[in-house]
Amino acid sequence: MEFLESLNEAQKKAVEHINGPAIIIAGAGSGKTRVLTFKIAYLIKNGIDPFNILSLTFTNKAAREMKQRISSSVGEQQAKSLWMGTFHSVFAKILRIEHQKIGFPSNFTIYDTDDSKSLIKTILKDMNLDAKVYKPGLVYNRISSAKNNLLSANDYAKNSSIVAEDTRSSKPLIYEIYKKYQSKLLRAGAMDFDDLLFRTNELLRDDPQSLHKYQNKFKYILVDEFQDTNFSQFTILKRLAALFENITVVGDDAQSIYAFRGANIQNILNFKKTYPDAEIFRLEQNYRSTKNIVNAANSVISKNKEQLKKTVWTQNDEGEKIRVFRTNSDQEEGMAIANEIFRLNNETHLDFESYAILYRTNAQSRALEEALRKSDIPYRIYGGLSFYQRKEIKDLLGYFRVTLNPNDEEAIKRVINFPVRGIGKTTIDKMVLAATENEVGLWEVLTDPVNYNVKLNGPTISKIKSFADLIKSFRIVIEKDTAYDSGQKIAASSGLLKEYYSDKSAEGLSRYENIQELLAGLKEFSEDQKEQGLADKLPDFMNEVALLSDQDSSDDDEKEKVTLMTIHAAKGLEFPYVFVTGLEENLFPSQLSINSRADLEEERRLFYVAITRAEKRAHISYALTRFKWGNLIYCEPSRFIEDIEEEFLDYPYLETQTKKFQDFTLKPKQTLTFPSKTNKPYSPPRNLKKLSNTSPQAFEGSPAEEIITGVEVEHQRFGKGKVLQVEGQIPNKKATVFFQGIGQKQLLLKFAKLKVL
DNA sequence: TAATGTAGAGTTTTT
DNA sequence: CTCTACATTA
Repeated sequence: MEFLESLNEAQKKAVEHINGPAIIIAGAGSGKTRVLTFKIAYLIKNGIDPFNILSLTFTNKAAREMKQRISSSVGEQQAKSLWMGTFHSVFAKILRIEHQKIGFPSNFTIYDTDDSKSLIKTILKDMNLDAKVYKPGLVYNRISSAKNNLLSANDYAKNSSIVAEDTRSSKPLIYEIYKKYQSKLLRAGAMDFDDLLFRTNELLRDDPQSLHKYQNKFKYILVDEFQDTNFSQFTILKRLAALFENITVVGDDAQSIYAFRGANIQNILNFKKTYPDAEIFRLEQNYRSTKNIVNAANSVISKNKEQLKKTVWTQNDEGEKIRVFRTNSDQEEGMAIANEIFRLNNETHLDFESYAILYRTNAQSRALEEALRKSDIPYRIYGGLSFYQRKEIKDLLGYFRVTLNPNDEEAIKRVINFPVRGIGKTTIDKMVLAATENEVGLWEVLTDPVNYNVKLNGPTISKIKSFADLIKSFRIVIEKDTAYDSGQKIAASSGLLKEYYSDKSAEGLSRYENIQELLAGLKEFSEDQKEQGLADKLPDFMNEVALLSDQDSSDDDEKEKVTLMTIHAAKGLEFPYVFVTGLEENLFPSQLSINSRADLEEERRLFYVAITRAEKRAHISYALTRFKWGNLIYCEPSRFIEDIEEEFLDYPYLETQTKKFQDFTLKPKQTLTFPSKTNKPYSPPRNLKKLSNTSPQAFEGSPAEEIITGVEVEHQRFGKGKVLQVEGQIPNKKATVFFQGIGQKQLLLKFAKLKVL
């Protein structure tokens, strides 16, 4: 087939394998995603019904991109019936279909981590346990890891090593919390993320009918990022693939960096043991990076014991050596990088999006940001609080959740008194207690507090009643209206819109905008569904939204900016120039990892991932001192620097290059130093727009009065455009604007910032 | 019930 | 240092 011509031999062989188990070990930058998409296209072109193909990825984004590519190769019609998604989204879908078999409503709520922790707190209170001993986060992790290993609460209580561990840390009651947690979830009609996989396992284990149904449906299974799967996920795969064994997994053991959340590197290391007939394909040619980068990365990873045999190589240029920067402090580290980016930028004229600054912990971003700001280099930080974790978003989704599933206790607690309705903490506590004692859901008590002997005064009872009536009225709304209309109505009638609209602080403003953004997303959803002839009701939206994350939203307005992110967040990405920062003992590798060989190997893989993000040149830096929680601490260079063979390193600012680490107290002058803040070491860039990126006020819109028909305007996301039409009065003035290359947009001027040019 | 003050904790993160 | 969560006060 001619479409395979663009592949190399190894890639081609991997694509052409059809039947039986296979493992594709894909080195960094070896065209893994390409192989996977080609392979699916190849299967389809060989007459395999896309309806019988299941493809699992780690993010929704990856799934969407892959589906798009396949659809352009085999046609949209064919691609449509493919099942492609994350483990969680695919199996949530199946659980909704089979909900009766597992005793859940089809509209079950998916609790996120915050919901789960809050539920655990409630349980702790119930059991009179000290939240300082039984830290909710820790308890959650214990339960989560049990579930990832398919241990039920009873299994947990019976497992001697777990019991021993909990006894040792004097938290013997975790199994009891686990038990209560599960029964509360069941009563709330909710599952946490791990339950989606756990219950799928139960379904496939206990219901032969479902097992056969899905075994026969998914005759071909493909899994991306297999090195990051956990036991629970692999067990699902084994069950589904048991009949045909047409399972292809793709991954790179050297890039397994999620053990801390349950990923089991043994899944990939021992794949051959599970499937002795598995064919092994190795993708070893790197198309991304220079020889120096590839070889330096190889020298790092070779220090790990546990790994699959492979040799990553490249035909690319030799390139430059990895530059090592040593600075006196974390601030100077930032300055050194900002300086280097500025210098490089003058030299190469590349966009700022060609640069990435990576770090081990989010806390490091501050000093780096500061330096970039001082140098007028635009940047964008990834990570931090995600869109769906924002309070205002959770508030609105909370109303949606209660409307769909009145048993969703966490959602009720979130919205019952926000906006304030005079239903206070004590009242809620009383009702929660009554619900627990009577073994009913909170909603039951809420709708009939007197019947459950909750002692409340008259006004409070009527306040509660009007809240319940509000929710009931929403139920009628979502029956009749489209997802978007329902969302609008709920946002308005709940009082949320008004609440955030009347908050004129910068924070309140951005909250209001976020709510509008969610509603805009809802509108987009409604339109898409209509276009595809699919159901367009609020529940359909909610089924998708619980498993979405920020990374799923495309941010096309973020070009021209340097990227700052954790190394974890950078996995799968590539940049021409990469700066890996904070190469210091106890930071990278992290302090918590240095006592265990396995943890240390994971940190080393993380370092490997960091270096292999670079296409043209990688930089690593370390500081001799660093502020940690307000205290100055002295740092030692990371052992990982020594893991790179000397021949691949360059110390542009050190006089002595033969010896790596002198005692820094002896030769402080060899480190990079920078003039004081007032005295910049270079003239500021002239043609750079002054962008202070992260601040919400960065883009100033013109007052609504100035937006009139015919004027040229600029929008932060859509760029330049012309106002075609204006309707309505301030504050509800609406403009129709034509943006070059984008098309017409209708914008409400109270949220869309338009600048008159 | 709402607002204000204080103690304590603070890898990595998608679902 | 900085944010969050809880407790105390008005």
